[in-house]
Amino acid sequence: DIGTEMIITKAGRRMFPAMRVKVLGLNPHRQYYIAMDIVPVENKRYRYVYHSSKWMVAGNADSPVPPRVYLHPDLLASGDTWMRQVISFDKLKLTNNELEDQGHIILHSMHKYQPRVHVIRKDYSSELSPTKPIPTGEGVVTFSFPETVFTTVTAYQNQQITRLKIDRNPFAKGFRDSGRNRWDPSSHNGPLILAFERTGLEAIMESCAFWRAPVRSVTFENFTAMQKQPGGSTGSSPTASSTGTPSPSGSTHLLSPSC
Amino acid sequence: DIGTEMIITKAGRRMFPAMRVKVLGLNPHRQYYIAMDIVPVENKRYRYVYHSSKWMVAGNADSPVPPRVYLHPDLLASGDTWMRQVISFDKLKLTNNELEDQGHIILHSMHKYQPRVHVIRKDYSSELSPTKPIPTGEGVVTFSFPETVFTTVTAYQNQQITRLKIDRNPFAKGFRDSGRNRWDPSSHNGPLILAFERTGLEAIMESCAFWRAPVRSVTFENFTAMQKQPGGSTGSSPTASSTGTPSPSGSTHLLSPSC
DNA sequence: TTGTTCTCACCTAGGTGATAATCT
DNA sequence: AGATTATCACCTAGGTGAGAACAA
Repeated sequence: DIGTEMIITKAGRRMFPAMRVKVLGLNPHRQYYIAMDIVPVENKRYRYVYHSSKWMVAGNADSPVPPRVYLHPDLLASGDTWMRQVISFDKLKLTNNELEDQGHIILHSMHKYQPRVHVIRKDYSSELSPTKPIPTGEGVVTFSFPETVFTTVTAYQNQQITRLKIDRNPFAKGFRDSGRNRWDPSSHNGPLILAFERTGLEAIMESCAFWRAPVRSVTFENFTAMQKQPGGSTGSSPTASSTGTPSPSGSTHLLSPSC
Repeated sequence: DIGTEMIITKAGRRMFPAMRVKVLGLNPHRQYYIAMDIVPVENKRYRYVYHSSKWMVAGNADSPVPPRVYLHPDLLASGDTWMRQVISFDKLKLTNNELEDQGHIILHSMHKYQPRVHVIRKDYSSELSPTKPIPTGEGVVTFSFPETVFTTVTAYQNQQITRLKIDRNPFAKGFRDSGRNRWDPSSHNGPLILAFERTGLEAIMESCAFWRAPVRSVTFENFTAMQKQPGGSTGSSPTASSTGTPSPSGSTHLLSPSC
C-alpha cells in the first residue's frame, strides 16, 4: 500500500488522521520545541486510474513551493512535559494556495508527501520560524515514519478512502450509513513513538517494544489496511535522522530496518 | 459606578467583556510574557439589595483562595509581536471550585475583584507558573485599571447587567428581544493601553493620547454606563506599578491620577 | 430566604464530504 | 476529460442566560 489521500483546499484543510506521537529519551529538565514539516517523496506527479484502482506516474513534479514548518502550538516545553502527553498535530492544515499567510503547509495536489517530526533542543533554536527551514545540529532529531506517506488530492479518488474517512472522522458523521459502518473510537490506534537522545539501535528497540505491546502504532497504512484486518496492528519501522549525521536532503538515515 | 458582575461556575466561565490590552514601550527585540491575575479589592463580602439596586457590605471576606496566574496563551513572544496586536484574555475562565485543576482563576462569589495585567521581561521569569505568584523586580510591570473592578456572582443580580450581557455577547444572541436591543459590533470599544519601560508620567500621557483619539478605552465601567451615553467614551486612569518600587501588597503605585 | 448547581434551548465557530459549477 | 472551487447540509465542540431543583 502506498498510503492514504489527504484533501488540500485553498482555505486549508486538516489532515485525517492527524499525526500523533509520543517522545522518549528527552532530558526532563531541558526545553524542547517539536515541529512538523512535509517533504516530497519521489519527484513525480500522479493520476489515479479508476479501473485499476492505482496511482500512476503522470509526469514530473511541479516546481517546489516555499517549504513551511508547523511548530507545535505548545511551543517551548520541558522534556518532562512533552513526554507525559500524546503530542497531536491535529490543528495543522494543508493548503494548495501558495499565497496562504496563516502558516498552513503549502503542497501541490496529486503529489506524494512524507510528514516528518522534529524534536529540537532549545539551545539550537536560534531563529525558529514557520517560514525558515529546520535548523541542523546535534540538538535536533528528525523522525520519518514511511507508512505515513500520503497523496494530496482536491477530491478523493479512491472510494474506500472516502468511506474510511467518513467512518472514523467525527466531523463526517453526517455521511455515515446509519446502523452499519459504525466505528468504535475505543479501538483507535495509539501514537507513533519517537526516541530522542539515544539515537542508536537501542533507542529504536525501545520504541519497538513500546509500540508492539501496550501502544499500537497509528499509521496511515494501518488506517487504509484496517478494513482487511480489523483490530490488527501491523509493524512500523521509524526512520530517525540526527542532522549531526549528514544525509541526503529529503531522505533520512535508516537506523533500523525492522523491529 | 462600582463595576459589572461576572458569573463564576464550578466548571469555569469566561469573563465578558474580556480584558483586551495594547502594550507600548517594549523593546522590540526582547522577549516578554504577559500574564493576568485577579486580586481582591476591599476585604468584604457583599449582597445585592434589589429595591435600592445597590451592593451592600455583608460581612468580611471569606478566607482567601490560592491565587492563580493566567499566562497569555501566546506565552513567550518578542516585544515587536506583542505591540503589533491587541492582546485578548478571552480564553481566561473564572471558577468558584477551589479544587479546579485546569488552571482557571479561583474566586469567591459575592466579592469584589480587580484584574491586573503583568508584562514580564523574559530574564525575570525564573519559574513562571500558573500556581506561583508573579515575580517581582525591575523587568516586571503591573497594570491595574480601576474601572475593570467587578463583583463575582453565580447568578446575575442587576437586570441591567443581564440585558447588557445579552445584547453584547454573541453567545447570548438567543436571548435577545428580536428587533430592538440590537448591538452594533462596529461600535465596540478599543483595548486598554499599557505602557512598559517608560514608567513615568510621560508614558501615561502617551497612553492617554492613544486612548483618547483613535482607540477608545474599553472598560467595564463604560460597559455598564454605555446605555446612558451610547457611543460615549469616558476617561480612564490606569494605575501602573513597577515592582521595583515597593508598594503595599494588593494596592499599586499611582502614576497619574487622570489624563 | 438566599445562594448555588444542573440541565436546557439557542447560539457561535468551525470541520466534514457531496454536489454543482467552473476552470484549464 | 480531469482537476479545482464554492456552497451546502450536517456534524462536533463549546459559550450563553433561563429556570427548575437543590442546598444552607
